[in-house]
Amino acid sequence: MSQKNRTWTISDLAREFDVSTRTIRFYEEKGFIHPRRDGQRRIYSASDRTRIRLILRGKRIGMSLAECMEIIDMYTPGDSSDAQLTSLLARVRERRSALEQQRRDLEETLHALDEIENLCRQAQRTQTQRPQAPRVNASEEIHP
Amino acid sequence: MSQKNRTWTISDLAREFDVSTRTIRFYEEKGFIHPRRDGQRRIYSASDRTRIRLILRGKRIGMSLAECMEIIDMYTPGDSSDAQLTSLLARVRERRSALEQQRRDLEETLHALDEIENLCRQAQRTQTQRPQAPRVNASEEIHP
DNA sequence: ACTTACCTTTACGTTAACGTAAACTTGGTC
DNA sequence: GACCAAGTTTACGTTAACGTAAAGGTAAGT
Repeated sequence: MSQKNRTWTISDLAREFDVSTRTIRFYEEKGFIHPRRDGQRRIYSASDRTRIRLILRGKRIGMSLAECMEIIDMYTPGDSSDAQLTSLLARVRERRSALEQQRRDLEETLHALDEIENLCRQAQRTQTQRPQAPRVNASEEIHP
Repeated sequence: MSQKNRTWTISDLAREFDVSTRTIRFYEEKGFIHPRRDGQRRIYSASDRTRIRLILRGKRIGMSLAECMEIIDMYTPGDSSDAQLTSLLARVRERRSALEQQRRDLEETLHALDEIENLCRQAQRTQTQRPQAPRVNASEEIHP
């Protein structure tokens, strides 16, 4: 369970996640985390740390901070009414289908990289050996 | 092959891709596309259209316009020297590993949504039926 | 000739997500 | 007690990616 009661300083977390301390303070300023204080120094709990991790994961897949927080807040449907739960489930489904679209786009982009790599290797052969090697066909012409 | 010589107006493409005409002009302003003119009206070719499609696909997976263009430009290594081709291949590999990290983050986020959906359904049961249902365990506590 | 529907250029405005600088406090150490 | 590293607050600056308004051109339909 990785020490439930461990705490971190701001530069501990900044180093761990490779972000600036400004970034971490900014997330607090926006109300995304709520570290307690020792005097005026900030003390971060495991919960704060997890939230930062989730935010940064969201950012890596291109979500805005607001979208990250929307998902993180979904984790605590504790005192929701039935109507609220139903609309929450709807939002979950929306997000899921957006993410699935993103997965398709991601796979396509990875295939594009494959194609580019082939174009490169072919160009290398065309240069070192004799001209006119067989042409690899790029999915569509995009040459300006 | 979808009519190699077909052309489109700016609002054709704006409708098709669900963006504003301003957005399309902005991409031209930045040098990402180069529609020709009929008088002063812009005429878009299949190549322009493909580039817009690739840009928007890139944006959906969270890439900046600069990153989108980096990949699109990789598609035309026509007159590259051997050194350029080698560095291009290096950049391809960098991008690929970034995209693979993104794929992992995306899968994790999708699993998070599964978890949230379970929390919701459990909360719904707890409300309509008798109290104390078995607890689903969220991966880590993030409750403020 | 007038309206309607598109198109154009120019230019200033906006938002998110921090960066950066200034000026100050605090706990330890030489 | 001077100094240093690490922390703090406050506030202004920056960049990307368009939005939005102003002012106008053009071709087709009535």
